[in-house]
Amino acid sequence: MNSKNKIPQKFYLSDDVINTSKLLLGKILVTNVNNKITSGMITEVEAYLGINDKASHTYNNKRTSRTEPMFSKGGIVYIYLCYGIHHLINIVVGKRDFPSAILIRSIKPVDGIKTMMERRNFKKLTKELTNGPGKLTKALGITMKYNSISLNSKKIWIENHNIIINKKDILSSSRIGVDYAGEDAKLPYRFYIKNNKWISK
DNA sequence: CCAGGGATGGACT
DNA sequence: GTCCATCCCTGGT
Repeated sequence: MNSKNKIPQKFYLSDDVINTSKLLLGKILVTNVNNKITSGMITEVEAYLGINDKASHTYNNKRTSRTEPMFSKGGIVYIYLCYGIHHLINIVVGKRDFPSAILIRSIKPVDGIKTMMERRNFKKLTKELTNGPGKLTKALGITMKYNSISLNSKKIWIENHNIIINKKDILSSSRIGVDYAGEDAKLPYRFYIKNNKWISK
C-alpha cells in the first residue's frame, strides 16, 4: 500500500492495447471508498480495440455520452452498467480519440478483504468474491460515481508490486459474452494468468 | 418519453 | 455442468 508504487500515467498512453492488457496482469487495482482501502491483483482482462472492433462500445466510431470516456486520453476508468445491475470497470488506454479500453474481469483479493466480504455479504472467503467483472466492482465499492475518474486520483489507482508474470504464464482466449460481435467474437483478446484460481468461469 | 438491450451472476441439478 | 431473471440506462423519438 505504498503510493510510490503507483503506475505512472504514461503507462496508459501506449496504443499497443494488447501489450498493455498483458502488462496489467499481476498489477494491483486499489480503491479508497470512504477511507476504506480495498485492493486486488489483476488476474484476468479483456482488450476492446478502437472503432473497428465489433465487440467494443465504440465500434464504428460510436460516440455518445456513454462512450465518451473511452475517447479520452488513457489513464481514466470507464464504468458502465450491465444488465441493469452490474458495474463493469475498464481501464481507458491510448491517445485521445483512440477509443480503446481494457475490461478488468477478475482479481485476487489483497487488502481490505474483510471490507470486500461485507460488501458482498460473504461469510467465507472463496474465489466467488472477486472472480467476475461484476463481482469485483461490488467488492471494491465501484459504482457509476467512479466513471471517468483518473487513475492518478485518490479514489482509484493501480500499483506495481513487482509481481512478474512470465510470458509463458499468460494464456489467451476469445472474449466472454460478446457473441453479438460476429467474427470479432473469436478474437483472442482475453488474457489471464495460467493456473490462477481467481479467474471467472 | 419509453422500448430495447445487455463486456453477468447466482441458483440449481 | 445448465438455465434464466435481471432492471437501470441509453439513445432515438
